[in-house]
This record gives sequence, structure tokens and C-alpha cells, in this order.
Amino acid sequence: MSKIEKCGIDQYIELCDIVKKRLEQHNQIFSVNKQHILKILFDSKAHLCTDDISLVLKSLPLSTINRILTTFEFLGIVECIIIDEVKRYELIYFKQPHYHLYCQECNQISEFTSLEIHNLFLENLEKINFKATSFNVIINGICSKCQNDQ
Amino acid sequence: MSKIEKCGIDQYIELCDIVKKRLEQHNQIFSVNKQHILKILFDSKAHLCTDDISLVLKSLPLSTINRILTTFEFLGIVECIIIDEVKRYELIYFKQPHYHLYCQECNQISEFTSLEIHNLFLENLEKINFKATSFNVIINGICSKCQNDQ
DNA sequence: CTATATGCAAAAGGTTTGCAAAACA
DNA sequence: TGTTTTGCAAACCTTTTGCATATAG
Repeated sequence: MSKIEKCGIDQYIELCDIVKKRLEQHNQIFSVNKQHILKILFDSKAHLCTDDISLVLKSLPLSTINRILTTFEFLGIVECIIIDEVKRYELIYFKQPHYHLYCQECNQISEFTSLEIHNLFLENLEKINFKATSFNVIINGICSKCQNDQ
Repeated sequence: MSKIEKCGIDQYIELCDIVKKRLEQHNQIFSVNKQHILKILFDSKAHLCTDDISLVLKSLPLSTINRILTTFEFLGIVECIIIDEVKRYELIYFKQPHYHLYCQECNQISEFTSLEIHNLFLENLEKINFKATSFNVIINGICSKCQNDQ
């Protein structure tokens, strides 16, 4: 059963398993706070900043949220992108390479994937022998909805 | 005579002219400090952070450097990208759409252009009716040189 | 019981701001 | 000479850190 076929609760259980193993490899504990943050990231499937998480876990100090997100990033569980000056985190698992669209009007972040673009990037990088570890693409502009509202 | 054919001093004079006009449209003065910063950006043709500029203009306070860079960004003279947590500025003029390569080993930033990739992006954005104003692409990884050094 | 995680408060780091003096046209 | 810019210092804001306590296994 491949990643793609799984969904919902199955995917979440698999994710917890991976995260727990990865933490243990670094003598770290899958504490309740880490579990909560992972669940929030998983459920939202969005690009959350520290404040977004703080809104849900009101009693958890920002310092702890930051510590956990830094740990997750170090362990390759989340990726950090900075959009409009704000650090945002998204889960890496179950994700294809993708490109972020940031609407400067409504501040919504959407994304799209294109295997064609990705392959072209890989071709170009291979030519110059650059070994890529992560792609960070943000396209700023105005979304379809906001164009119509004007 | 097109932009592309110009070089060196001609290009710089043209740039000053554009910047001066744009400043005046907003009741702003092309002061010596602004001229200095523009020259540094033009000469380096790189992605400079506040500290880089401060190294050259040692006596200019960071607050002034930041104020000028913010003005330049507002006027569409420079573009800001955040690489490795640091804000970096580059001149927009005489630039094609391009993609940044950040080597996590030597911290060098290089770039490449690909009209093919750019057109594919435009095609995809047109489909979903997203009006793009700027592209911000950072590919993290290890450059050719650093791979050989290992 | 030992090791790791956490809460709190303080520190740090970078950017922004208010204001009086200087530079500009 | 009126307006914009600048230097300085203080304010700000977000992230990080140290340490004593709580929690996990």
C-alpha cells in the first residue's frame, strides 16, 4: 500500500510512527506537546506560523512552540518557508515538490505542482552539477478571486 | 539601442536616470547616500544584505541603510529575497527572471535563467488565472565545487 | 531514577521610529 | 527657505537561551 493510497487516519498513524522513530534516533521524546503540534500541522495541511499554532494551543509558550518546530525542521519533518516576512511551516510527508502562490491582496497561500517544471529544474541543475536538497518557490501576485473583486 | 546591448557606464547612467525620475515622482531626493547604495548594488551585481553595504559605507548607520533599501524596494528598484534567514537585495533593472542557487556548504549564491521554465510557470499561472508580480525561487543544496571538496 | 522537555523570565538580534540637526533643490 | 534626509538613541518585536522544575520511559 503506497503513501498515495492512504488517507486520513491511516496517514496520520504512519506519520506519527515515522516522527517517533526519527525522534528516538536522536534521543528525543515524542512528548504530548510535539504530538499536539504534529496533529495541528497534519489537520490544517496549510502553512502555519508560530502564531497560528499558538491560537490553538493557547497555553503553550511561544518559546516551546519554536523549540519544537526547530526540532521538526532539523529532523526533516517540516519545511520552513518565509512568506511576507513571516516564517511558515508545512509537513514534508505526503507532499510532492510544489510551488507557492501568495496573494498580496487577501494574503492567502495556495500551491500548485507541475512535474514538467520540476523535471526541467532537475535537468538544469544536473547540467551545472548542483545537488539540490530543497526547493523554495514563492510567486507573489493577485489571485483569481481578488482580480474579480476589483 | 536596447538594454541588453548597453554595458558598464552607459547602463549605470541609464539606471541613475530611472531611479532619479522615480524618486522625484514621489517627492524624494536622489541624495548622496542613495547614490552610494545604488552604485554598490550596481557594481556588485550580487545579493547584498545590510551588513554587506555597511562594510563599504562604514560610517552610514544601519537605520539609514535600511530606510534607503526600503524606499528602493517600494519604488521597484530592488527586490528583496530572504536566503538563509538573511534579507538580501538585488537590482531589478537589466535582469531576466532567474532562479537562485544557495550552497549550504560555502554559502555562495549563484543563479541561472531558463526561459523554458519561466514560460511553463506563466502557462500554469494563466490556467488558474493568477496574476504574478514577482517570482522568488531559492534552491538550496550543494554546489559543484563543494561536492568535489568532500 | 535518569534523561529529556518545558515554563518562565531575561537576553539577544535585527529592524523601526521620533526627533532635532543637516543636506538638498 | 521650505522640504526631505539623516544620525542618534530609544523603542520594538520576534526568536533564543539559561535554569529550575516537571515529565517521560
